[in-house]
Amino acid sequence: MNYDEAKIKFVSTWGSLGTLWGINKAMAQIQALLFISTKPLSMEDIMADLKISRGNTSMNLRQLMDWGIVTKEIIPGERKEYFTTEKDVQELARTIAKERSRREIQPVIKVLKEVSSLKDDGTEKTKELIKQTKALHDITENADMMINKLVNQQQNWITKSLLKLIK
Amino acid sequence: MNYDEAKIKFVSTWGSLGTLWGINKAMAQIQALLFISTKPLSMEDIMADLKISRGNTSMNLRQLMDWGIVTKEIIPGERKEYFTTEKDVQELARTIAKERSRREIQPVIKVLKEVSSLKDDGTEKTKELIKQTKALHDITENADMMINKLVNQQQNWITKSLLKLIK
DNA sequence: TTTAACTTTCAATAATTTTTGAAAGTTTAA
DNA sequence: TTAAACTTTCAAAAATTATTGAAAGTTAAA
Repeated sequence: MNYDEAKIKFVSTWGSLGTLWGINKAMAQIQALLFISTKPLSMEDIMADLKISRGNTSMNLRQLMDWGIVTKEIIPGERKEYFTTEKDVQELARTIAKERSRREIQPVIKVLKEVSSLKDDGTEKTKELIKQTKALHDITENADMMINKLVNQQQNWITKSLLKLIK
Repeated sequence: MNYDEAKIKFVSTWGSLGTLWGINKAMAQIQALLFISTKPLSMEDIMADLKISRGNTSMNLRQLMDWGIVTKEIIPGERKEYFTTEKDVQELARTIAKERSRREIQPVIKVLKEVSSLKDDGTEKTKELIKQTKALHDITENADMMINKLVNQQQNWITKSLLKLIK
């Protein structure tokens, strides 16, 4: 496997993983490309490399910026805009976890809380709905908290000690 | 909010969350429906409740069974097949985590390992590709292990002590 | 057996999501 | 200013994914 093959394999695999987890392929691939690039890339660079249109590139770069994992880089003397992604994998994970929590998990937790606060009318089906959504609420909130906490630590020491603890 | 409103809210919210995370809406909704049902449901029941076709119901039930979170229930004297989902939220989380890991994360870890084993030809871009995919490999493998470990414990004591530890 | 009750399959259709590309918008150098 | 270089927007098209429904398949009671 040479460099180009490896690069293509990585970028396309990352794109497929994205798709599987509800993230648009182009968005995942652009991020992957920036992640292994040694220098900031322009829109032209990205379009050429991934063979996608200008519009697609522009829209997905914007989304990545909204997520806080890509930033515009101004290169002095250059007219074009250049882009970079967070290079520290730990920080990247932190940001993604935080954003998915805020956008997707928190609203669900809110609904689960509402539903599980339904007044108990004494029927079995109501009792079951309350019980099960409460259980879901608790585990979701718990998992969300834990992921955010974990991802906020410096893995170095914490990972090792945690892994030891729960092994 | 009465029972029916609460039920609809829960089932449709769960469906939307599924979609956001790459799970087909009908599949998520069927699981949600079974999760709050006080008794096993037949295909007819599910079709009527979610207003979806027989084919759709059949295919998604099969997928849920493949995932190991729904099981066929044979009711003596009844010709129809009935279905139930795992009711214990802890066990449910364990199964889902295990399956997503096996189907989606492990293959990606394998590719990351391959790509990061690319022979260093001394160029900067190759060094960067190796470095970054190695970092991604390590964090992905680590996160995958941790989630599986965590989800395999009895939350009771472990959650509390872990939360205390990392707070 | 036969037949009725039920489930699965799958080609066709519908719905949704992604992508394109060209026009409109913006910025900066001259 | 003007105009060239560049970016954004968005309606239309393409691609993908989900859903339907009827025919084929299966099972079990009579």
